[in-house]
Amino acid sequence: MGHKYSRDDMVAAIANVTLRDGVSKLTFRNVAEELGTSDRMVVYYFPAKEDLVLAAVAALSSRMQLLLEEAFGNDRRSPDELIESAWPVLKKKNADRIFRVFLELVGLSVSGIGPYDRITHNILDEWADWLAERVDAPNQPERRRLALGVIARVDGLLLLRHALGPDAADEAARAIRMKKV
Amino acid sequence: MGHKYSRDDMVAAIANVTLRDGVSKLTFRNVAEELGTSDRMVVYYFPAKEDLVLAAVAALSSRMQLLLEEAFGNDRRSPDELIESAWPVLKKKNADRIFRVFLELVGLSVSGIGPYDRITHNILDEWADWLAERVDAPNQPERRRLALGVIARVDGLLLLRHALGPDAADEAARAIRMKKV
DNA sequence: TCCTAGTTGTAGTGGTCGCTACAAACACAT
DNA sequence: ATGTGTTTGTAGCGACCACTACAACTAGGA
Repeated sequence: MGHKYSRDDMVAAIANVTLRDGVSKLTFRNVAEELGTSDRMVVYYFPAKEDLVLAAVAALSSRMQLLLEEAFGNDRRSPDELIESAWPVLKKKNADRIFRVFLELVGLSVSGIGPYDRITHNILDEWADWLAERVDAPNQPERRRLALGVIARVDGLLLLRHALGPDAADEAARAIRMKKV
Repeated sequence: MGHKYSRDDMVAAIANVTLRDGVSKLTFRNVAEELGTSDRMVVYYFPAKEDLVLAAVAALSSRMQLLLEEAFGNDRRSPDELIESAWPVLKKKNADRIFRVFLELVGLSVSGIGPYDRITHNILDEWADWLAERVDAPNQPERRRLALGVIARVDGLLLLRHALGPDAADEAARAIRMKKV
């Protein structure tokens, strides 16, 4: 047997804490508690708070992409189709909790504390790239533009969902796509 | 001369601190410093942290409504027209900073700390009511639905603006309304 | 056997936060 | 003069945070 704790174990613990309790509870102490050890062990592998956040973001972001890849097919789609197929997935608890973390990150980002602004910028940039590969448009700038439009609408809906409740978000979704639910 | 500090003085200081430094810096100590006194004086008028936040939210929210009332005329408009006329205003520094505060509130709200979730819910609910009075639709439920759609799109755009930058937000705005800028 | 990476113990630094305690001064109205 | 509401001084509580210091013990590889 090699080491008692692998980096993957720790990343799992970090993701658990973040999903369960939110970014504001993502602390060395709490991760250590989740692992059943002391915070020094966590600091040993993740020397700065930023490393914790990066690990959480990477883990949760890729989970979210897995969920969405199931919903989207393999062929490129129009922005409206993307929203239409993404929305039911995003309403599920898994995805909802992940987005909650993202909303928290945005809040920390705009409050200008530490490294959160860069982290948030990067993750959103990555999502734009990722989504641009799935949107149907003749050229790359147009694909990115449409991807940004999709992100804006979806994020707006999810913000509404978290702040005003699921029903209000569904109403807004109907208003945006002007079709029956 | 009556009192050295009026409640309005304090609300002004609260709004200043919040706009300049963000909700995360809205503390008894910082408001007291802004006023040139000690935190006990602030606590005297605002016994709980929640009172500070409520004062800030009310002040900034009404400022935002003033800005938007200028942009909207007196007659009801379609959702697209509302977004079209609101967007240039929301890009100005005044409005942008106010919305930054709102994004911070959403972040605190979803992290489940204290009274922020209720506060955020209420302010968004008020905005939905306020906007429903300005949207053109035959009946009230439809007005509210369309208002929610406007809020979702605008908030999504502003989230993008804060997290990814003004250019990305403008691209997204173009993608959403599909007209030339 | 020695070396090294990993692990644990114990403890602490300096900081922020919301909020409290208690007493003394001050202005003003009754 | 007595009371009432406001202001200030000084001080602290207990909780949490990121991060550090230093020593010791352990297991596996060379």
